[in-house]
Amino acid sequence: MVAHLSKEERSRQLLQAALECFGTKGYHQTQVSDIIEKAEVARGTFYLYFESKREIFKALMEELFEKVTSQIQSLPHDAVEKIPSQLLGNISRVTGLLFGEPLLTRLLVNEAVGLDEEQDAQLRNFYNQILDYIHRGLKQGQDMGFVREGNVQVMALCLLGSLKEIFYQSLLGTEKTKKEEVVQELFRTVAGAVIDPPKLFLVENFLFASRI
Amino acid sequence: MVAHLSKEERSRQLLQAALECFGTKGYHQTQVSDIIEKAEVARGTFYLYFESKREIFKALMEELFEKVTSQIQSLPHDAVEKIPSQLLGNISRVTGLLFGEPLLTRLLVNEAVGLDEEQDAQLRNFYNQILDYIHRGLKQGQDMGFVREGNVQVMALCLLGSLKEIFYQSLLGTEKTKKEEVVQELFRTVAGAVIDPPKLFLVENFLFASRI
Amino acid sequence: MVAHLSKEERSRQLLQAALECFGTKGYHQTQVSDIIEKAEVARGTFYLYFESKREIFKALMEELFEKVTSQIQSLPHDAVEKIPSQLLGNISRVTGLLFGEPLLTRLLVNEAVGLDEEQDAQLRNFYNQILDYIHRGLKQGQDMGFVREGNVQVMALCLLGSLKEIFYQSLLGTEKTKKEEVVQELFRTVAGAVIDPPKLFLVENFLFASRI
Amino acid sequence: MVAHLSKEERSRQLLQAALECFGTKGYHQTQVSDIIEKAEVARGTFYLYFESKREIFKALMEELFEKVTSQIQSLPHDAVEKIPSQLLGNISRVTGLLFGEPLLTRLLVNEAVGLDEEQDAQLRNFYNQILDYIHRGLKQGQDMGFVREGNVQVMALCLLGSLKEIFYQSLLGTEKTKKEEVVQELFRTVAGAVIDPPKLFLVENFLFASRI
DNA sequence: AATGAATGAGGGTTCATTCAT
DNA sequence: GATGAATGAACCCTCATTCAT
Repeated sequence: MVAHLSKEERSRQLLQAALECFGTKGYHQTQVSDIIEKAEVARGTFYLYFESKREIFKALMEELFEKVTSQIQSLPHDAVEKIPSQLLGNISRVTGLLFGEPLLTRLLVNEAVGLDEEQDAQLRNFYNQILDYIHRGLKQGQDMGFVREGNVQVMALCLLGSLKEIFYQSLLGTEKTKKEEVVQELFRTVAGAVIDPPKLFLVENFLFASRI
Repeated sequence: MVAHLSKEERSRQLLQAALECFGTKGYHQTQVSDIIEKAEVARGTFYLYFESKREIFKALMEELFEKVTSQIQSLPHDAVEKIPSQLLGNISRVTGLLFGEPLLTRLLVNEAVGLDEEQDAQLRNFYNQILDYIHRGLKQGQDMGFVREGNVQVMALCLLGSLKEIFYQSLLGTEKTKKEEVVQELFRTVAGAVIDPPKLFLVENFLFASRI
Repeated sequence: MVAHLSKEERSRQLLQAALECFGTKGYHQTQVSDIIEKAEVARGTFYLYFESKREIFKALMEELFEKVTSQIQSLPHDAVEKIPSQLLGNISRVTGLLFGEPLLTRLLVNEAVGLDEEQDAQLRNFYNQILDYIHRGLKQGQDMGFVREGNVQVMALCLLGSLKEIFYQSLLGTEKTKKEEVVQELFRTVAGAVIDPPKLFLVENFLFASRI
Repeated sequence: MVAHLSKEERSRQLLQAALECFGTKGYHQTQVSDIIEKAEVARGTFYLYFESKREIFKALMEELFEKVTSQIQSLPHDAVEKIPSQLLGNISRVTGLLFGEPLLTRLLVNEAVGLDEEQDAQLRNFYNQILDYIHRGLKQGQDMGFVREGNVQVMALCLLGSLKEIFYQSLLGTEKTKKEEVVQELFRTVAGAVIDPPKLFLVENFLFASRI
């Protein structure tokens, strides 16, 4: 028997336990028994806070989505010169978040996929928001003349895909490269992919200046 | 009851049915019952050909891996000028394959992930082969002086990620863009990301020349 | 939270809530949660007043048994001529009670049955009391010569069964007939069933006289 | 492990086991485990034949309804003189059936009631069919002039109620009276309740003649 | 007297796999 | 080769009851 906790605390405790289980063993390999054992709560208590195993996973995902999107600041509408730093900031923050939470990252790239219709839709929606953000950034860049011509949607997909793959591999442990290096190289690659070649030196200048 | 078939044919029939089920409903949502119903085969027959549900999925994945890797030709070791066409050819063939087999693609990006340890290892291995291929191509390009400097591993990840994302989105049906356009844009983005800027005009020339 | 009530009042409140739940949804479909919600009382409070869900149901049933049996006055031992009015009075009062309390009636005919050994015994006991009352009445009538000959037990069962069915159907809402008509017809049917034919005219006279 | 049976036999076996469990312990006290233990089958086998515990109960009830209604022959439209024997035949057959199957009878009167909405509706429907049969019989009798005047519906309810009560008590074991006696007395009571008094002697004659 | 978070035994259902025919 | 009835471990969820506050 466990001391009575506030609804908030107990919920957190369960979410934390669930995160550890899902993140370590995966959704299907995790049983409700695992979660309640880790949280040291009785079976019934679990269902007092979450309707089902599926539901606690969903809650976890929503929390993650919220965390990620809250790290992203919209690009400035006017000052071209601020865009690179803003972009770098966004990429850096998201990278920092995901590198710092490998379990959540594993959920995102490994477990949230192919679970069921609802989860797939939720995930799609999440990525679409990010795609949209990138898409708008690129469009703006084109208008401002420093993003090269071309199919913005494909560019956006490439950028998102690059990011996802970096995170995926990072959590596989294959890549031990530290965050700073990854962000720098990612930024350069991404810049090369979309920046109008004559303007690329601006990016290089910027990176040089922002180097710590 | 079905007419007696050769081992080979019956196996094909089951694989086909399994592909349709897994590709449509996903691994976990698919029951052995679904597969045998679609294949019009008795329950016991299934286990005559495959040891388990997991095993037929594995067989399917191996087939897919084989198909994809067989489309990739290694880059020429000498002639720099042949590399872009070779690369474009590889990307184009793989894209063609995956665009033509949405079910297999869905398996690859949606179902093969987070299944279990073994599957994750298999998938990791597959992607590592491709990463390796890209990695070597880039390294070669650097030596030959037309790939820009930088962390080749990160570049490779970005390229792979871009490809994966394109396929992922294409199967979501979000992107209706036809294969040719996708390949072209992908190639340009990828080129921009990794080619030494002064050499980029070569790529443009090449794309112009290869346009049908 | 509810203002502090006296033990008596709180108990009543819970019984009332329970009656509404059991009477509407049935015993098994009713959860303790339903009762405490309706009573606007905390979970623990419920168990302060009743030992269990089963116990509050039992209390309700005992109350009902008490109500019903209190409506029944024993037949006069001497004056034959008073018996019909007494009988009609009893039937009329019980009918009035049950028609006026559809929820209790539903409990009696629909939920009290097949619950468990104890409940079945309690119910059997209740009906046996009534059967006994009828049995004695008939016996007396035979002695007095105006109930026909025959197996008094079977007659008694028929009378009880007729009553029960009338109440059962009345609460199903199938029968909209108003109480007075039902009582009259019931009385006549019952009379025909058991009265010595030559004496039947007495009943008719009586009914005619008692008509309002 | 059990020998392979035909679908029909296995289904029968399960129904029989279920009948014994439900009839003895009641619906709620019976677990699926009880049924499969009695039938000596594995858990999964049960669900091969019946979708759920609820469903096998329903099947049992439907079988009972079928059995009962198949015992009832409709009354002759013309020959008045045949009606009593027909009626007595029907009552006798149904009584024989239910006296011979105490478990089914227990299901009918004790368990089928208050289970859930669907079951209640099914039961109501069954009784309505019987009520209808009685109602039509009485109406016909009135037209033919040997059923007394009065509210036919109430009469029908009384008849049905009488029957139900007889069966209910008979299965309680309170009444050890043998079938023949019960039927005779029931018939006489019922006759007295509804037959036009001057015609009653016909019934007595009939009963006398049919006495074995 | 009242609260409501915590408990955990209990029970129904699923579905991959086996095996007698 | 093929069949499909039978298996049973696995697992999720419910809900009456308890108890610390």
